[in-house]
This record gives sequence, C-alpha cells and structure tokens, in this order.
Amino acid sequence: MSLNPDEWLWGWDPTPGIVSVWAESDGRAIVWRRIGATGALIREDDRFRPWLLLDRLDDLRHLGTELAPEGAASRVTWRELDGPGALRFLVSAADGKALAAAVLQGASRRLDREIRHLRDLGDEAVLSLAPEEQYLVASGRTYFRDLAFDQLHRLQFDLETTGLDPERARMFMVAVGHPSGATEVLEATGRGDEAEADLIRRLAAVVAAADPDVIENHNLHGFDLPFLDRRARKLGVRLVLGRIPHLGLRQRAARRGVAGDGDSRRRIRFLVPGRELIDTLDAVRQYDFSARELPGHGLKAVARHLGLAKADRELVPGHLIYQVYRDDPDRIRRYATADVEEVAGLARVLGGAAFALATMAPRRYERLADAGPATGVIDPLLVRAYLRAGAALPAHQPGDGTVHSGAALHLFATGVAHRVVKADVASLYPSLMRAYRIGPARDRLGALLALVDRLVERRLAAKASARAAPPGSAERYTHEAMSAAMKLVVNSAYGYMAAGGGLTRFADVHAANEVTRRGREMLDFMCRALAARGVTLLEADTDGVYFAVPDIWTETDERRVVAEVGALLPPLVQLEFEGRYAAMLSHEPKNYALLGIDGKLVLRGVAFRSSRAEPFGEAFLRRAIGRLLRGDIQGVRDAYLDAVSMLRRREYSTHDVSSRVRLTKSPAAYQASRAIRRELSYEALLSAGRTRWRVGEKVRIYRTRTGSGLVDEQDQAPDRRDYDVDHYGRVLRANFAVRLIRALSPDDFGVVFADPDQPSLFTPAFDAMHPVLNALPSPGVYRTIDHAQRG
DNA sequence: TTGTCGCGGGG
DNA sequence: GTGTACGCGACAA
Repeated sequence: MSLNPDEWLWGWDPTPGIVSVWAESDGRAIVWRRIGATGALIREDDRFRPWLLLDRLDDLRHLGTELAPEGAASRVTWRELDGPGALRFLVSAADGKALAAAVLQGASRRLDREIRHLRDLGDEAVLSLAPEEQYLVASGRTYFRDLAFDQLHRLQFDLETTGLDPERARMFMVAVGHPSGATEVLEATGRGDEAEADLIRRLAAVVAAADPDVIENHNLHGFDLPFLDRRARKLGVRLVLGRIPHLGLRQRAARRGVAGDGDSRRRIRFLVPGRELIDTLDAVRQYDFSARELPGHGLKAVARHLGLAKADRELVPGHLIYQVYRDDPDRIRRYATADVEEVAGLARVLGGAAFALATMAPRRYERLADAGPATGVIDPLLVRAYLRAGAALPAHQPGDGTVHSGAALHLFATGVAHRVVKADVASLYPSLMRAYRIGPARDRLGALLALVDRLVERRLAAKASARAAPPGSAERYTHEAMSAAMKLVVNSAYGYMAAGGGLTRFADVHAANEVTRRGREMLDFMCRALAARGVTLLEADTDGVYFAVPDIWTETDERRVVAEVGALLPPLVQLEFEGRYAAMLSHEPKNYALLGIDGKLVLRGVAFRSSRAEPFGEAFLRRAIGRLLRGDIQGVRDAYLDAVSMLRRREYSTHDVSSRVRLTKSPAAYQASRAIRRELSYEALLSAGRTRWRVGEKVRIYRTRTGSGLVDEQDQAPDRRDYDVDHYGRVLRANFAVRLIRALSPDDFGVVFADPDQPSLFTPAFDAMHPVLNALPSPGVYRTIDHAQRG
C-alpha cells in the first residue's frame, strides 16, 4: 500500500539492468539483465502470481473452498480494493490460464451464453494485462534501471530483396550491424530456394552468436520481419531470432502492424522472447510529431536531415536494387551497409525517449517504442499507481455525449507586416492542468496530476543536468532523452483526458473542455494585453501569437512587452519570447510566410507548400515572396516576368514544370476505364511507352500541347521541354501568383501580374507601391476549431 | 466546391 | 488482443 507518487512514476523494485522480460501465463517469468560495469548478461528465472481485476467475485464462487481471501493457501485468492472504482476485486492464482478459465466458466453460467475470452466481458468488467505487464506491475520492476542506452547490446539488420512482395520476391542479401559497431554483409550464394534458405539460417546464426538485447531496423515491423517470416515459412526454415531456442517468431495485435495471415483485418507485429524488436520508423514518427521538421520519414531522408549520412553515401532507387546488384554487387553491399549504419545512428539519436520511458512505465521497451503515449504509457502508469495504492480502478466509461471543444484560432490581419514577434506559452495544456488543478473527475487519487507535477519538476532537473554535462557526452544524451520522454508524457496528459469513445480509463471530456476553455481564455487575454501595449495582432493559434511591433521598438522593447504580459498570467503558465522576424505574409489561418532576421524564408501551410506543386512555380513563389517581404515590388514583378520569359523560351527543364502524382489504378483498371475518361497521368505513362506500373507508384508528369509526358527521374531520359507553355503560364498566375493577392491592393496586384504582352497606357510605378496589411473586421476573426471526437 | 477516407514506409 | 495527430492527396457526391 503506497501513496508515494515517486513509486507511481518509477516503480519501486531496484533490480538493475533488466533488458528483456518474457513471461508466460503459467507464472514463469524470465528476466535478462545486463550488468553495466562488465557488459555481462544474466538470465534469471522468476515466478509471479498471475492476476486479474474484476468488477465482481460472482463468477468465481463456483470454485467453493478453492476461492479464498488473500493470505489463504487456496488455488484462487482475492482482495477487495478501496474506493468507488468498478474494478475492485484483485484475483490471482498460480496459473493465469486456469484463473481465466474459472472466470469464463462462471461468467458463461451467469450470462447464460458461452463466454470464450475475457475481453468478451468488456472493459467495464475485467482488466487483464499481458503476462509481462502483470509481472512488471506486480513486482514494481522496470526496464533499464541504472543502465545507460549505450550499455545495451544493439544489432541492426536490413534485408535486400528482389521486390517488396514476399510471395514473389526473394531475399538475396542481409546487412548486419553488430553491437560493436562492426558491419558485415551476408549474401545468398545462388538464386534458388536452397541459397535463400541458407541465407536465412546464416542470419539466425549471426544473431544468436551476437546475442543482442535489441534488434533494430527502419520499418523492421512493416517490412523486414514480415518478409523474413514469410520467406522462412515458404522455404520450411525454422526461424529463431530470440533467446529461447525452441520459440520462434510470435505475434501480437498491433494497430500499426501488418496484416496477419488468415484474417487480413487483423493487424499484427512480431515479437521474440528475450529481445526487443525496435523499429526506428516509430521513433521517427514520434519525433516528428512534435518537431514537424522532417522532409519525409524514410531512412535516407531522415539520416541526411539529422546529419547521420556520410557524404559518399551510396544511393540506389528501390526498384533497381536487385538489377544493380547483378551488375555491380559492391555498390549494393555499400548501400546496405550504409543502411544499417544509419539505422544504428538513428536509433541512438531518436530512440532515447522510448528507452527513458521504459525506466518508468510497466511495459516492455519495444511496446513503449511503438505505443501512443496516452493509452500506451499513461494508462499503465495509472493502473500500477492504483494497485500500489490498493485502490479500485474505475472502468472505461463511454462519454455522456458532451462534445469536446478545441483550441482558439484568430486571424486578425492579412497581408504583409514588418517587425514580427512570436510569443507562446510553453506546454500550455499541462500548465493549465497544474495551475487550475484540472484532472479527471474519477481519478480519486489525483494520480494523473501527481504524475504531471512530478514529470514537469523532474524534467526541469533533467534539462539542467543535460546542460551541465559535456556536449556530446553519453551523460548529456541520457538526460536529454529523459527530458524528451517526460515532455512526451506531460503533453499527452491532456490528450488522455480528451480521448473519446471510452478509449482511456480516466477519459473526462468535461475536464478536457475545461482545459481548452482556460486555454482560449488565456489566448484572448494575452491578445488583449499585447494589443493594449501598442502591438498589431496578426494571428493567434492555441498557445501562441504573432504580432507586429512599431518601427521604433528595439528587441529589448519586444522582450519587455512579452515579459510584462507573461507576468499577468497565472503561476506555472509561462509566456516565452519564441522568435522575431523581419516580416510576415499572412495569407489565411495557418498559412503564412516568415522572413527571418537572417534572411531565411519559411513558408507554412497548404497554400505555400504542396508536394504536387511544380518546381518552377515553387521557385517563383519563394523568390517573389522574398522580394515582397523586403518591400521590393519591382523585384516581385521581375520574378514574374522572368518566370514567364523562362517558360516561353523553354529555359525551365521538363522536370521544373512537372508535378508528382501517385498512381492509383493498375494498368488493367485504367484500360477498363480509359474509354470513358482519359486521365493525364496514365496517358503520360502510355505515351512514354510504359504499359506496366504498380499501384502506389509515384511518377512525375507534365502537360504538352497535345497530351502529357512522363519525366523519368531514374533513367535521365532526354529533357524534351515540349511542355505546354500557355498552360504553365496560366498555372503560374492562377496557382502561384495568387498566393500574393492579400499582399497588394487589387489595382497593384493587377499591374504587378499583368500579362507582359499587354502594353499598359502608363509606366507602372512599382517604386511607389507598398505591400498592404488589412485588419479583418473583428466579428469575422474568431474561430474555434472543434476536434471532433472519434469513436 | 465539400466531405470522407487512407496514407505516410520498406525492395 | 490494439488505440496519436496532422497534412496531404484521391475520390465521390
């Protein structure tokens, strides 16, 4: 019995160095521990008493004298927990399967229908965790105590295959990154079944010999493991990647998994006993969720972006890999080796947060790496806290129909503003929860707020420790990762309450609405307080405001105003000076361009960035907006005239005018619909002589006078430049120049983007033109975005 | 135009 | 035995 929030956050058992746990429902648990000092691995066989939470004991009464209160030597024992929660009977037995069977037998009798699985009793009647989680919750143990990330033994492997579909394609190469950092390449020695089977056996042998705690790759769960599993089964090879020799790949249900065989609606991921299977794609997604800076989530793009890619990194388009291998195998060996090296780096740079989470939450490391923070981290923490406190848990409860209201979004002005400042509240929602003590109504222990309080405080400490450690040191890295993990959990506390459809145990739409209501109130207050100090409000969204300041202000004045307004906010709510910009083009809500003091131009929102946009148009837009924000209207006109002229003289390459499209129809499907409606993309393929393509493939197409053409990025086909100049002239004006319409008066806009061939009666005085800023009438500026509840 | 749905990745 | 959100593109109405 403990009401100590530190135990809620970290568990209580001090056992160090746990790197993997495998538990069975018969009460056996195997724990692998890494001794930090020596690097030695220890396997310990432990026992635990499998347990369940029930809303009633009725279903076990049929056991008679075999059911008794805790402390008795009965086969099944129970204890009633305190408080009003529905899940109040903690029952346990030496064997979990027998316990579940006894409950099912009783429930079937009571309900007069056959209950086959505990889940059929519903969330409101039973809580049953995976055996490992039962073990961790009951023991108070967690992974990785007193262990640093770099003390883990991590191995990476990456398959090279002849295609993506394991029904037809084969593996011909596996690159392996060893825990030592060394790499090796395994290759099939021929093209047949036996060569591929041998390759799989050699991979398993390499893994067994290296005996890593963790296996990593990019899209490991989405590609490599399912592919390996399918090939091994097709070839009749027993695939053992775990630490228990007779146990092969197992499966677990996972929303973000691949379709399992049999029921294709079932999504699964693979797991193996004794090792944690980590997919760096999960870490990338989690990272980009808050950072929102990655160009894509593919390995190569992310590695380059994070500075992990070597300058001479070998690159080969996916569909050419096997083809290139046959001509130049060394090139593919270098390519695959670079893949595992980058994965190892990526896992280290981005995987630290999940590693840190595993020192807190009672779940396996690999589960914490792919779980969402609300149901995946906070819920297990709360379950452990309640059981530790001896308190009954509330059951999941469907919402009462109350709609969840969202954040505020105000657009105050459109057009061009100079001397722009962005101020925002750090971690607005958790701050409001703490400041106004807003937590789930049914959380009678106040555990969620206690966890948020602890996490915020510990995070400040972790940030300070990180700053104190030498840059680049393992110690600094550990503290930074801990800080990132804590931020993740803190920021999802609000989402946990707002989750609809009975998704989370303590979901509370009223509490969530109170948080957003306070947030809107806070944003309104900040805007008014700033406006009262003489700034021009531009846009405010959720937790931050862009505003322009008078020309005579210095940065000190800007910071002073932000500090003044910040001082008016409640304690724990901190307004931060986030940045200052030379100018801003405000186009629509969430669509704007910022010119940094350093001259860097940032475009945000759908109006300014689209993957379909033709490169020539994007280039024009960047140049024109750069000129515009510097007040150079002549420069905007020049950008337009240059673009028109380059089009007419066909100085843009075919690639410059092409746009990227995704093919959604197979060749057969298009042939079937072609008579009814012709589509540009497929016509481009056909006219280029391509009759075969794959659904989902992305190609670049462009318009010609008579039809369309294909830009083949791989083959470097001749740059034909036979594009339709008039069409792209219209595109330039209608799709790109129009993004500047808010920046100029209608007359000026007409003049700046006038057709160069239409002579005007007078010489336009571009020097006399100025960008405009239009304040929006106040009733129209206010919008509340409703995040509709999903059920 | 507006609403809905599905994707993001891997060879 | 699971569960992000968001921005974007494709498609249907």
